[in-house]
Amino acid sequence: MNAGDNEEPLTVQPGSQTVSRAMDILRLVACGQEHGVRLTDIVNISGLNRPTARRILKTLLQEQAVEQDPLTRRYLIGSELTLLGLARRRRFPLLSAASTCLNHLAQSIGDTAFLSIRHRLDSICIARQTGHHPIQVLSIDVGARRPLGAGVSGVAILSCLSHDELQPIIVANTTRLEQSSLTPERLLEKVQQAKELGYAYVQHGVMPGTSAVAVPVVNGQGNPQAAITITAMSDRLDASRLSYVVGQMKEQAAQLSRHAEMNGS
Amino acid sequence: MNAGDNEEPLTVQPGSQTVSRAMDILRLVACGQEHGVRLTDIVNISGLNRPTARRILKTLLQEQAVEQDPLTRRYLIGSELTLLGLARRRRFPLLSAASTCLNHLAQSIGDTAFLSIRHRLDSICIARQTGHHPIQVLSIDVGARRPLGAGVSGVAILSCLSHDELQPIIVANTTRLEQSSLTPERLLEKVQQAKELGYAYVQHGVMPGTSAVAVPVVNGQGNPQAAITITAMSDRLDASRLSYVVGQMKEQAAQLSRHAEMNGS
DNA sequence: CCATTACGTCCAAATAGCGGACTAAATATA
DNA sequence: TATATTTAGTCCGCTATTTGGACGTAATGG
Repeated sequence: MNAGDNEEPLTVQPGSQTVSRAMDILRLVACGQEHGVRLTDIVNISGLNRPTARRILKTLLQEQAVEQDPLTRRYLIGSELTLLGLARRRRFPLLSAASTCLNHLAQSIGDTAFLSIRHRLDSICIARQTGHHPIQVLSIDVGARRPLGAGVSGVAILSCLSHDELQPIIVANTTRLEQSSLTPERLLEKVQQAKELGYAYVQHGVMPGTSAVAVPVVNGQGNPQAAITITAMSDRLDASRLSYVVGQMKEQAAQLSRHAEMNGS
Repeated sequence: MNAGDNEEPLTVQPGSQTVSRAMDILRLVACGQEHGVRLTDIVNISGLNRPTARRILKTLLQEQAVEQDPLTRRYLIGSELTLLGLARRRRFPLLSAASTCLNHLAQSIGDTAFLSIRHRLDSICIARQTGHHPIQVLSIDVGARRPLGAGVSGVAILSCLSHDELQPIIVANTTRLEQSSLTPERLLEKVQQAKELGYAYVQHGVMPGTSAVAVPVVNGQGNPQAAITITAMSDRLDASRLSYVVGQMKEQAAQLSRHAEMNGS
């Protein structure tokens, strides 16, 4: 079979390999957000080899599912996917409830509040609300997709999982986490810490001088569905203020949890 | 970079057949909107045979690119596509300009204004603005995708194309147009009429007792990019009021055309 | 300027996908 | 309710499609 590829679960009728690979590629391209992703990165992370990745990308280009920046040759999510996504009636059930919560938080705390949902191996920001403080830390955009654990939201989500649930996720993401200079060991430490505290916190966030804190949103069964995150200038998330902020966040997360119960998944 | 030029099926190195087929299927599923699409319809319209379509759908289900209503077994666009679509930084350039225009129209006319863009063989509604009149006709949702010509917006868009450009589009859409009980001949008549009038009009719209009218939005080269549509109860779009409404619409369409020139495509 | 890395393509080999034919389930009709 | 018809889903041998090592070219950077 495949020498360098460990795709052991050869179920009898696995569907279409190529489509599956194309979706893998699309997810990686989506992680590139506005910067785009290089072919080499896709090859390295996906484990596909270049001609295969390239051939699939070529078709996705034809279909406008991805675009290619003619200058940098980087691949970006294309218009077709945005349009296909619009066709979905049932937006995210959490979202309507969440906007109220985010508003409340942004208002009471004054900084920027985010909602990120767990989607397979990623955490994806689906809503953002700025507060009244004159300096707002907008570290990520709506739509931003990162491997679970690469940001506080992901750590918060992971902190609700048992070790057995955690393991396969981290293994599957190992290559991608390297991009954020994260090893499985360091991530496990972070998750462990978040488990103990009940929230995930980084003093030095994505931008210098900023901090971030996230709390998980769980459903009735205790499965993490999402995370609420606050980003702010570090002096606004120091020891003295953190407990207040986290308290507010947990309150809203509990609100959302009640809504999450309605939703099956 | 001629968009509407000849893409003849080269068998030499066409990329990935399966991915292309998967995208075809996704587009069809997207047309199903909230109702979903049956496997049979996908088979009939796409020309794929059932095992092939089914196998691809199965993979798309695994990837959450589509969902299946367990009751009706119909296929719907899944959460993954919505999330992938969010990752696109550059939303539609027309959209920001358009919302101003739609607001203006909804205000001055009092009925619902839509913006639909042309995307390959489809017209897709990407914005909607309701007016102040107490009865609003919300015949289609944002995200609604129909073959060009199945609605007034599509007819308006087609009316800006030459016969040579028109022909292949209508041929490619023939099977799908049948679903709207439209033959190529009848569509050509409609387009011809719209060409003469400068707008597309249906006295009997999607819902009984409603009418709709659409004007095209063209770019600098005269290529149609989109259409502005107004839907209203029929008595509010009768002969006496129509010319006023169309006048207003054309004014806004011209505004948008200026913005469209900025955009390459 | 040359070394290094990344992009894109070719083509023989073979694997993943294709589709005719079938069964089961659901729906329409009698 | 019983029967016919339509639809969903699966099996499996054949081959068309995909695969991936190797190569040539363009971009980057030192």
